[in-house]
Amino acid sequence: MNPSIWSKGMYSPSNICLDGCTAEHLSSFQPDPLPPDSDASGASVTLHKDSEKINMLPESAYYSRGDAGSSLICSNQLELNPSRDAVLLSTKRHPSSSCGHHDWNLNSGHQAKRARVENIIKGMTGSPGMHCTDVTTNQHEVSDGMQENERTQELPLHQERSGSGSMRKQLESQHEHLRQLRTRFNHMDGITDPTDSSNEDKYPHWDNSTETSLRDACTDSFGEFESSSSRKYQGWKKVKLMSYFQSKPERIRLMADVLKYELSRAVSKSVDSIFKSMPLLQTSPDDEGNVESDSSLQSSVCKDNKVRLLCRGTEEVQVPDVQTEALSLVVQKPRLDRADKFILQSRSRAHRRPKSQTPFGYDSALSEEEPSEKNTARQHALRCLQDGCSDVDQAKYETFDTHWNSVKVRSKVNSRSVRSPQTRSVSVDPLLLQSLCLPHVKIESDSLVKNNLYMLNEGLTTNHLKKAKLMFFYTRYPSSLVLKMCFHDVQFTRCITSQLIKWFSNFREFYYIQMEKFARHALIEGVADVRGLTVGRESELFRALNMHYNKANDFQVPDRFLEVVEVTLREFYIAISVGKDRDPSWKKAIYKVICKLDSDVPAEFKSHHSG
DNA sequence: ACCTAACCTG
DNA sequence: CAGGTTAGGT
Repeated sequence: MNPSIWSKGMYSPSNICLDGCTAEHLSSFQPDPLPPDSDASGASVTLHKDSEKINMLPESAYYSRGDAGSSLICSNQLELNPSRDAVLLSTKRHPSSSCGHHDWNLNSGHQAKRARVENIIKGMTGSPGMHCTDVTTNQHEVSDGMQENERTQELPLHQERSGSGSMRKQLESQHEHLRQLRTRFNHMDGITDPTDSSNEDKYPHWDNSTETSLRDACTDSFGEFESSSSRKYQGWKKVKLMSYFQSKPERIRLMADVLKYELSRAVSKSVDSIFKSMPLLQTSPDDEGNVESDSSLQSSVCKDNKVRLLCRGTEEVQVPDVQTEALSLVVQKPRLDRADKFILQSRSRAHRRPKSQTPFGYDSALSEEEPSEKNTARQHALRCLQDGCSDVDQAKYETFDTHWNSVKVRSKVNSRSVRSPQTRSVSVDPLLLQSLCLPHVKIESDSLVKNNLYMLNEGLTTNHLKKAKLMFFYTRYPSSLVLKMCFHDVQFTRCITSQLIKWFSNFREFYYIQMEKFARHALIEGVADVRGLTVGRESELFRALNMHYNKANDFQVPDRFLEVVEVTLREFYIAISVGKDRDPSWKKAIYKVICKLDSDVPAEFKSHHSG
């Protein structure tokens, strides 16, 4: 063959397809260029585009979802409307709307207060089933008629159950906080937007600052938010939102910042108090009375998808001076990590056994440690970062360098046999686990089991993998009998068998991909005759294969393999040249040919020699 | 139903 | 290389 054909750099993956795909094809898929936007500054442009986008959406997109957004609206409106707006609500609310809580006795101030706080929580958590506006207005009717000192005595439903005095204090301070919030917004929002008046007749007044806050907090979930309300209300809200933002961006921003800050604190405290009143939801004892308790609680709250809207929105707040508070709602890593770390440490220690303990006699015979791995120290460092090795472990690294070379595995190939007597960090019977043959990926929720299975589920090591790769030089389609003979040192379970079969399947996959690639290149390079296609040890094709199956290059590849490769390459070349590759299953015929070219695996692979 | 190979994806 | 999926064979 012409060696230049296989020289590096001549081929690139999928170039055939790309050759047929001209620049015209590609350009036809490019999006239309954006029109030159001379007015590219400021929020007005953004808002304009947003409004366009919103208006372009089909109406079904708005209203097909559930009620999460509406309850959110309720709660915010409920809590944050200045009393001025509440007065409007009390006189001009929708007469026909209804909310699912018919049996609330609104004449009872106490129950109304309870409902109010409960509604806050429900609104924050976006719980479905809250159909909205009227409840909020009714509650405003009641609550805004109260004196401020009465507000401080409010007790939510969950708090009443617990009957704790400290919680009562918490809640009192919380409501005091909210009261201050109202006061501040009354002060800031002294000017009424003229666009409001036209809509107030028809719809309950939606406080601008509330809407601002919602917009910032819910941008990510805007579609959800949008889809939740009634049509008319929705249309009104959109118009109002847009006009407001276009008119007073600076003030909006300022108010939004303050509102985000206050809202974060209020929500944080509210959720905190609720969760503290429910013992089952409390985190571990070391969190109690701790500064972390807030974040832990928020974490558990945010994990609940009911409040994802809230959590996400808070994450996106980008106001430096209030970031500290906003972060209290950011999802934190679950404490599961700690358990993982512990187990991984155990696993690391378990690996460090004397080299003489290497479980399989094969190891020392066919697999010297790969000399190409000069950067094992760095890899180890990286691994330790992941697995949680201690500094002492790092210091001892050199001692175990050799061993690490044999056990460090990129994925889930196990470093030890399940029958190894050195198993120390095992809290579950390895044989039991093996007999269960559980796919470890299926039980990721249990980190303990998962990590143990990582160690134990299969008795195949990297050295077995190396051996299998070398076997591939002889047999591409090994029978299960051959596999059992060659891997007699592992206990053959269904898992082991499948694993080995999968290995060879992957080997074949790589093999045939290379064949197709080089065959296509030969065609491109104008190789006119299959007789021009030969494969020698210097050819790029062989190098690629050898690099894959015999990376250490410490194994003399049999000539027979070169012949098989050559046959395979020619098969691909012919098939492609006559256009068989248009058939989806055109490779099957080739597979059929190649599977007959398997050789016997040498006895060295089958015997249990130890060197 | 079970196994296996091929294919696709990460 | 592993996981998942699909198709085909028994």
